[in-house]
Amino acid sequence: MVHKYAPKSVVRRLPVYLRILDNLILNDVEIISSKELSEETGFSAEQIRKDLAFFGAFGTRGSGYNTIFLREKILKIIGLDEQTNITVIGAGHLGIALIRYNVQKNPYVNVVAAFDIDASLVGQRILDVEINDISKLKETVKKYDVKVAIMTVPAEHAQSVVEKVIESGINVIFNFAPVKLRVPENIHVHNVDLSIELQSLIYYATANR
Amino acid sequence: MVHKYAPKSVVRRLPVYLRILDNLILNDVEIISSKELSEETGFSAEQIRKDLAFFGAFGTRGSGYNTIFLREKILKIIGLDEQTNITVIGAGHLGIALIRYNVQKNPYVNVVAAFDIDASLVGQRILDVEINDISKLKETVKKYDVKVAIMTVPAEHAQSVVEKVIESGINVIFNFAPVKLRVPENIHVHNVDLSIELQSLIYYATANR
DNA sequence: TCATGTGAAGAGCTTCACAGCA
DNA sequence: TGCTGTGAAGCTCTTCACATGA
Repeated sequence: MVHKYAPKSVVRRLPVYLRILDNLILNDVEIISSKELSEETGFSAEQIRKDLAFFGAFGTRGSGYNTIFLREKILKIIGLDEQTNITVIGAGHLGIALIRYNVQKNPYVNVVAAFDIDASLVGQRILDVEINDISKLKETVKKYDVKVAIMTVPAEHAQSVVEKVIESGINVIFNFAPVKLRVPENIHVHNVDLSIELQSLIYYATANR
Repeated sequence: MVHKYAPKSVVRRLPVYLRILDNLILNDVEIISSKELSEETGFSAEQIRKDLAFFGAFGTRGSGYNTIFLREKILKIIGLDEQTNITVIGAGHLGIALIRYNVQKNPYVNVVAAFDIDASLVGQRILDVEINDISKLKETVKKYDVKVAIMTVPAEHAQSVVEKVIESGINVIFNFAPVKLRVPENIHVHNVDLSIELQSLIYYATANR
């Protein structure tokens, strides 16, 4: 287990290629050039070639990339070649939205359960995903080998929840709570703070610059 | 109207400083050093000083930054010194979550209305925010001088919706639909694609590297 | 003395330009 | 010929190291 990751910027773009390849394959397209991928993604063709070349020579000079072959390669690289079990912690509107979206539209993950502390939610189901009490988290993580936790809990509970998540054995966390989580170095936290992103956008809405 | 923006990376961090300053001021803290801000944010102290120094010399050597003064400066820089009117297009679970969060927790924006094409939603209210038919968009944008649209519509409708949004006069868009929107150069689109982000995270969950 | 403000160095990522190969 | 793969150059952002000034 050597920790040499690909550049973050590359990793972020891989699933974009994947989505396009899925569509192309659905439409029986067998070959795609970096130029065409560029048009679909908005990334430059050189960048796409560099991204893919980082992992190996997947294309054919003069023609392009075989869609099915490239898709398989990207799936392997990301680790999506087998379904990944995930869980959603916090079953508010955002949590529900994420459960629904991932169950219905994201074929690569499997939402095994949701968790909340609100007793009135416990026992309810969102599209077959049961909401459990947070005390059951560790048990579920062990049972299903859950790899990723999506946290959509209020800011004031986020630190105590993340500690439970780590204690359960999960080490990749997708956090929507608007706080800086304090976690050990080996835990990978990806923060999305929607109101921060909205506020920074407003910078570009102001006229006088 | 000169288009010379601050570095994107800096703009993204400004609202983070703002949130911490809001908290400090609430607790009657008057002075904060870049070192302390570093501990709160996880950004390096040098980076914080560089970020702030880009816009001027806001600190006092030997002591730090005055919280109230710095907050005012950042508000002015981002353009949050006056409330910004925004709208949410697509009133599914994600749209509702964003309306609720921004109404209740984001003091800097004002959600003037939501829009959807689903007739069964039109007329309903989420915390006083009325859901209207999308045909009323332009009228609302003009009436309230709406600056930002949050789009949480299904992928297949996103391109036609964004065209209506632009037509209405909005030029800053926060897009959650998982597609590349084709827009004129002067339109600022910020994409957040939650399933792409989740998929790229799984790269870091895979053990063998 | 202590923390800011800032040139210079460094790291990371993107674009350029073209060699290499089907 | 046409598109991939890739060193080199360029750009952006971060970190370093220290001069500056309350």
